[in-house]
Amino acid sequence: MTQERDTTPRFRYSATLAAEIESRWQSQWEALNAFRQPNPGDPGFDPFKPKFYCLDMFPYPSGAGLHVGHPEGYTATDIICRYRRMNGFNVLHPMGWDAFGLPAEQYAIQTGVHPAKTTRSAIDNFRRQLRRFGFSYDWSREFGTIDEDYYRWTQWIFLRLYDAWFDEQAGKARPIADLEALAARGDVPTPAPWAAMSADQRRAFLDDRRLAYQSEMVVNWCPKLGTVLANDEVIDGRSERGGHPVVRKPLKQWTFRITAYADRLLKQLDTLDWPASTKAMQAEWIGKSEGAEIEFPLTAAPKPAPGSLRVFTTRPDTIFGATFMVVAPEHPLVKHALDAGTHPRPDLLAYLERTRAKSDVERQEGKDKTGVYTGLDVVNPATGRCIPVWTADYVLMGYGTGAIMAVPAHDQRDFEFARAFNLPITDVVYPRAVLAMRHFTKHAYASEPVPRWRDHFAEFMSLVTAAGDREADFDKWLALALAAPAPDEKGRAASHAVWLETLDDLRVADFADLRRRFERGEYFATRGEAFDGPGVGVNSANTEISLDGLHKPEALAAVIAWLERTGRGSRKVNFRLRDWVFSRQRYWGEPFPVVYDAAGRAYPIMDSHLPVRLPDLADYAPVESDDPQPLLAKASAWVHTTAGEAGVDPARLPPGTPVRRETNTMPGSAGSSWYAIRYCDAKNTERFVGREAERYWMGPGESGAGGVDLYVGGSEHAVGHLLYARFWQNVLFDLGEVSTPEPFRRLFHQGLITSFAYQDAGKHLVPVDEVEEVSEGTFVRKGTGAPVTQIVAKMSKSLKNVVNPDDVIAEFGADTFRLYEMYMGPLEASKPWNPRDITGLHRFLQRAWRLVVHEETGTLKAAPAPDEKFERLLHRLVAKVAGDIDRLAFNTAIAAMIEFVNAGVAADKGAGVLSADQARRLALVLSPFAPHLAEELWVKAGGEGLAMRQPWPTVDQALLKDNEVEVPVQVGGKVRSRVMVPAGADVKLHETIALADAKVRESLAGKPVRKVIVVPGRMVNVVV
RNA sequence: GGCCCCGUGGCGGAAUGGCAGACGCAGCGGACUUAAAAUCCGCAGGCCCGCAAGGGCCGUGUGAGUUCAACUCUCACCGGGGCCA
Repeated sequence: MTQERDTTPRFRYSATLAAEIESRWQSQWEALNAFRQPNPGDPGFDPFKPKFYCLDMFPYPSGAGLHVGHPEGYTATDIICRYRRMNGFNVLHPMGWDAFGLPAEQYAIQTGVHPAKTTRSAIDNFRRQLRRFGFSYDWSREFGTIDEDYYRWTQWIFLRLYDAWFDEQAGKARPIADLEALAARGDVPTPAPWAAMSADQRRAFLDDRRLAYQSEMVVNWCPKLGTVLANDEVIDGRSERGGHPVVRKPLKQWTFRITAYADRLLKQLDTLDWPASTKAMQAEWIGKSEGAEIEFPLTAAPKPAPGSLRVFTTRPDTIFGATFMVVAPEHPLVKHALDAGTHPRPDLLAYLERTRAKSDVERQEGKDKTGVYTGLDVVNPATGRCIPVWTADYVLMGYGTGAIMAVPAHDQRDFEFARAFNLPITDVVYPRAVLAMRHFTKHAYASEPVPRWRDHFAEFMSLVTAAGDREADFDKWLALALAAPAPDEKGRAASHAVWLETLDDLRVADFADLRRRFERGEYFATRGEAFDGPGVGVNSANTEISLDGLHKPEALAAVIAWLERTGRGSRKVNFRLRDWVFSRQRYWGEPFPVVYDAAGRAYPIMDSHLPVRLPDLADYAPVESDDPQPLLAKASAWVHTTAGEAGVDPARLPPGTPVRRETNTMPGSAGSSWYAIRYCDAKNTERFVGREAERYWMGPGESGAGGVDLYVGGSEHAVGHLLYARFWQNVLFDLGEVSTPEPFRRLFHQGLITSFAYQDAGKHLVPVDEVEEVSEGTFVRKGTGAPVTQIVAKMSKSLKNVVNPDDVIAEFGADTFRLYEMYMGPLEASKPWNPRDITGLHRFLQRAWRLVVHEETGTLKAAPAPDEKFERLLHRLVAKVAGDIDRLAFNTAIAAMIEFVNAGVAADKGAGVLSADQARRLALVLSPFAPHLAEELWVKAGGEGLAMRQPWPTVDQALLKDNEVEVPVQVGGKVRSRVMVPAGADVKLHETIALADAKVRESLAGKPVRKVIVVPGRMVNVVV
């Protein structure tokens, strides 16, 4: 380093020079407001350009600063945006901060520093780092979710949801006032005539239908930590941190009726240009299932309980096989059973106690089936039999009705439960092969079976399974099988043997045993496994209905028709999606714009009094308590106020009325659910977004549909954020506040940047700084010399394999960093960070620089006239890079640039090979990728203005083609020669030239040519 | 267990069904240097034949299939990852 000055040319592109160039251009861009994108109506706005809204998922500004994963997606979108600007688009490319969140609050608890202070300094650091990359964000639109100007509107949107209900008939949200009017007119059913209802009854009616409503939800409350924990923070009934006991307690929480939108959120997925895997995940999460709700009458209903047990099932066609019922431990019927029991039920009580400590996840995972008989029975309406009601924790209250009809023969979990508690298992559906077996046992022998029954059986099964789909032919095959000679004389021995093995697997003792299994409907019980596939109904008939012989679709239709006809049940669509619990018992989130009167009635704050600001706290330590208490409850002066002070509409409550503020806060997903909308008009003080700006930026883009044109971020948000944001957007669309129902038209997930890590022989991870490479691909632990293996893992502090972008930029410059991340591989792939590779991209920029600039003088090195060969190469490069950017293939675009520059450098005798004009166009091609270097080259080559503002170079199609192309010639599928063919030659000419080639003739060695396949310009294949 | 994605040199990766391994890293050889670093030029999938020029065979996780032609399409299996159970 110290002698560098002596030997290195003064103007070599080094980290030092890159730093100088980069900071100079960053200042220029800032001074010229180069990234500013005016809105419609603003001075400088060009209404004749098409729009392109390109959004990055905004980051949570952590104290640790930017991670190398962040700039991956950000560089990709920056390239696209810069490229689009050069192609004449108005480009909206904003950045901001997802700034409410737990880490700042945790830090506040430990240190007493206000989370706002911590967060602001983290934001400043993030902004500094992002600017250092040269990303072309329109910083005039920047905001954080913690900004009063922003969360004021987050609260406003909450109030819109509070003020709305979902009209099933119209399939959309409407103002709650409409519902009130309908109810008053008697146009919607109400529990009593509206006029006869009290104010509180009316309020309850409306509150129950709002999109934002209060519900009692069971939470994991840790009294010692004074906080509510997420399911994954609870392990074996204790807190993950500290191991304190956790109890499950009901807590009143604000909840969004996202379930009302389940069907729309599912259907509209079809209209989105999203990765198929993400759509699949959302569809699965929404979990639409069609089936029926069925009432099972209780034989003796304990008094306050209803007279029947309602279940939801997707397989009503198996109702004849329902041999018992299972209800969730939280099901109201369990309580009734306890109250009504004549005997004390310590077993039941103990079971409920044990279940309470378990999370839903643990309950579902439980390998051993547990459960208790409730003492109650119901009648199966199909069979008329009395069947017992059990309670077991594998049934969850949150799904369906919290109760199931157990069909052990056709559901594996029910099967295992039946096995564990010795409950009956009855077959009601057979697939074709089993149906054939049953046919054999019924019809093979009139009296006694013959000794050769096993061979007959195997022969019959072979014939049936080899034949088509018709059960009607069973008799024919049976006759054939019984008449068949000994099977070893025939050619069917293989499949015959399989069926003999099947009999052994089933442990069938003799023919009578097999027949008995089918007579009793115990085939699956004895096979040891449930069958949940489609098949044909059996053992499913009563005096009113028969499903026997029906295939699944017909059986479903028939049984539902029967249930509806007899009033025993009805068709029902069920969703797995749950309503969205929106309350958090934290400090660092948006306060709810809601207060309560002494009776606990909720009142919204008027829009004019927003935002409701967070109070300061003396300290942020949670309070130990057995009662779930949000942290905000500590601010008692803030909590206790008056209706007038808080901003409740005086028409609803007199201003002097004492009220209590809501002490829960909103979750992190509140702010991120609508930030894409706010960027359109981030500084609007009148409205959450200006209508014209919203219509322009969120309006139809290239795809013809509305929404963000390209949204890039990690796939970890596949269901959470991406589903919530869609829900808010749909509601706002229904209420006429925005112009499009979907926020993100096209979505792309960048891959994870991983890092190499090392494992010792015992598979324990070894920190990176304790490993050295002794020879190529061989790694050992420093000091001990013990061999370790290289693996790929997530970057983490504990592995000491985290890379700080600041360090990389200091060593190579931002342009090199950008190129490296884009060159690592396909954007969507997860790929390991390999510091060794960075130098390759730095060397590329060095060569690009040297191709245009004298390293000794720093002045332009240009050929006096353009070289025709390089003109062609340049046109090809421009076309290739444009195509690759369009398909987000930045790695191959960069490879093409490297090839061009390598060719140029190789041809350079020191005086330059590109003309000034060619050098300028090279700078423009580079500019989306390495914008700082590109600006510098542009100016050196005599360009005026900013490179980033120039139009993308045009491509002359004629220059993309050569006069002659080399075409490989295959003989028998193997490449034997290459021939030169004039461009645009036809098939015949290809063939003639190929067959005339000496090497081809030699390979043919006189063999006759059967056929010649020609792909013009690509390939000739001579078939022999 | 179900569904989805991925397996290509020592490494990251490239290849509308049409020349597998572009491009980069590491490696090897050379230039420059007192020397090294940096930089530059060249070689480079494996095996075999040949002093060489050159040539042959094998090769995209494994096995089958479709095709004149398969990294690419189909099926089965093995291995890795993700989501849901």
